[in-house]
Amino acid sequence: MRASQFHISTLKEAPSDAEVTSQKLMLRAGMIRKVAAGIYSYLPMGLRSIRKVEAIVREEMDRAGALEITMPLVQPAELWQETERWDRMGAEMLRLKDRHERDFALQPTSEEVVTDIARQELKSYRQLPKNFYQIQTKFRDERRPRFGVMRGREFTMKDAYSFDRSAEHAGQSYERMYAAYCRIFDRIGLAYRAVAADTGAIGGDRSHEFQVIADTGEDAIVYCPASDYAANIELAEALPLLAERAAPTAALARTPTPGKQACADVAAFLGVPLSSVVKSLVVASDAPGAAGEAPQNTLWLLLVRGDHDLNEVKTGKIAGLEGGFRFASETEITAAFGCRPGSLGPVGPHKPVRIIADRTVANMADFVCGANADGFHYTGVNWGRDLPEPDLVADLRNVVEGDPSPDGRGALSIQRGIEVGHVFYLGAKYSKAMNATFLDEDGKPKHFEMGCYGIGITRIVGAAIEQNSDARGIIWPAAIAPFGVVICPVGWGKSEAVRAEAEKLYATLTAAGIDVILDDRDERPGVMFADWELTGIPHRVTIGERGLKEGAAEYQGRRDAEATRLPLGEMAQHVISRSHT
RNA sequence: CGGGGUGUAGCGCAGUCCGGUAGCGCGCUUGCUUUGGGAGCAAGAUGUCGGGGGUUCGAAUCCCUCCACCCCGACCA
Repeated sequence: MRASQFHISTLKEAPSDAEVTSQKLMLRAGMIRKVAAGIYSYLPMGLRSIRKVEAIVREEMDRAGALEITMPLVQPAELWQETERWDRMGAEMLRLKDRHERDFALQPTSEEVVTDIARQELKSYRQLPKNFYQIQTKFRDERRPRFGVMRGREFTMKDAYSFDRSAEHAGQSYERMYAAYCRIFDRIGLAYRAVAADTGAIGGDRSHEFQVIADTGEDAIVYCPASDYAANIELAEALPLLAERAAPTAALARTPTPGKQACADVAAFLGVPLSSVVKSLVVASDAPGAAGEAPQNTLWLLLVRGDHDLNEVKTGKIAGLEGGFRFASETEITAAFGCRPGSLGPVGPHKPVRIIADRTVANMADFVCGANADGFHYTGVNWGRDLPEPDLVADLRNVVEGDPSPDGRGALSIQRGIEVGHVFYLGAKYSKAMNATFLDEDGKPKHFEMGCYGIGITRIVGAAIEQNSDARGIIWPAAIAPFGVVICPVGWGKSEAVRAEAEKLYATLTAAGIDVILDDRDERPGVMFADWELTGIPHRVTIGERGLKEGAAEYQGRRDAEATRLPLGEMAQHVISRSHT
């Protein structure tokens, strides 16, 4: 490609509404342009990276035996009504009507359509297993799109769906996809982790997220450097930090803590470690009342240690809260406990509530908690002596750095991650809802065992930038750079020798299959260097009269601090060998 | 959806309080000079001042209303 024939539109300044690094750099490098909130056009420079990601994904999906199909972007309501997701999906699914007033949705995902295909096409166990995938536009009407392509409303996703005759076979399909995903992210060249993920309403233990490591990631991922344990913090099990409960040594005392509400403030005021304070949180579960009756609101008091945070996913799995819970309103709290949220505790006077203690809290002794009176806390609190044992002991908290690994092998570390892939065992949830069956060997109809597997194509491009950039711009992993090599001739317009050598190198590299762009715009060197550093091209060759006099040119990798001078005759081979590493 | 904010040239912004000929930097066009890290000089082009309505002799500026976008929060395969 010649720069004069391409479309290069770099910006010195990013639009003021761009927030995160990848968004600013993609806009500045002329990869994307915003059309509406969370909706972007991809310019040639951006599309080149997208296409490279797609090509790797497609190759590895094909290698893993998956078959590419395309499903419609606009999908009829009827299919979504079969699984009841037409009602459950809420506003995230963009709905529209055709000219006959029929309901449609823009696909946020495609389980319904693919299951419909399976029930029509797959009649016999002899046709199984099958894995259908597509690389398609998705639309999810996020309440708050942000971070450019990282959380857009319209985005490109590879979604695959496997159909198997049994749970055991489905497990094999799952493993095949897991392995394919590892190959994909290895090839793309990003630092990533596969982590165990929450399985939500479907349950089971087969769900993994592929997380690209980046400090700006929205997810917290937990891993154990001493073992292969890795999980999303939503799921990561927190073991009790106290093996057993110590005997009480302090007397219960009602202590004034004027104006102190947050645990850290109370601990500082009392001169005790934050880890001796118990944090009390009130949540409510709303069960629909009997016909004509008001809903039954049940309050729950959740206890975690002062230096720990509540894990809402774990909380949602507690019997009685699986149907959903919410944080209680201040009005509800005051009515039940007689004080404001900053002074709550399980000891002082309160209406009956279910008390659930985190595993660590359950083994604490001589602890501090609110006294259910504004401005007072209890100190020297002990289970069994000052209050009954909790109604339930459960894992309620997020793990923190240094916690023991659930597999008993070392201490946990935490990193931020960007979710770019997800493999998920679905079981027969959709095949049952849509009555999708095949005839098994015994001649009886059975529901397909399914799995679904997503990769956020556009998000990978953003995540690559979040993980790899510097003050000058993007630093692409070679596999997904818009171009592999750029040739910058200094004095293109006036030096025949420079032109000739640049053309020669361009021809040699092109013939070697290198994705090279020749900057024949006759720009000043500063402009060229700034543009290509911003654009993040991995390898740059500079050819100018100055070097040519001595038969030399310069090579500079995008991460190199300085250029390296090389004899002209060696340059092509140097670039080719670098391009293949 | 709740709270806050911003809409002025392709991009970044000033002007709005206090109504009176629409500005600056970058980018773009043309010419000359320059040529190894975002060149200099000169001459240009580009605006429904987010839309609609109102007040006024006169509105980017004041009032009403709608819209878009951004931030914070809650939500989430």
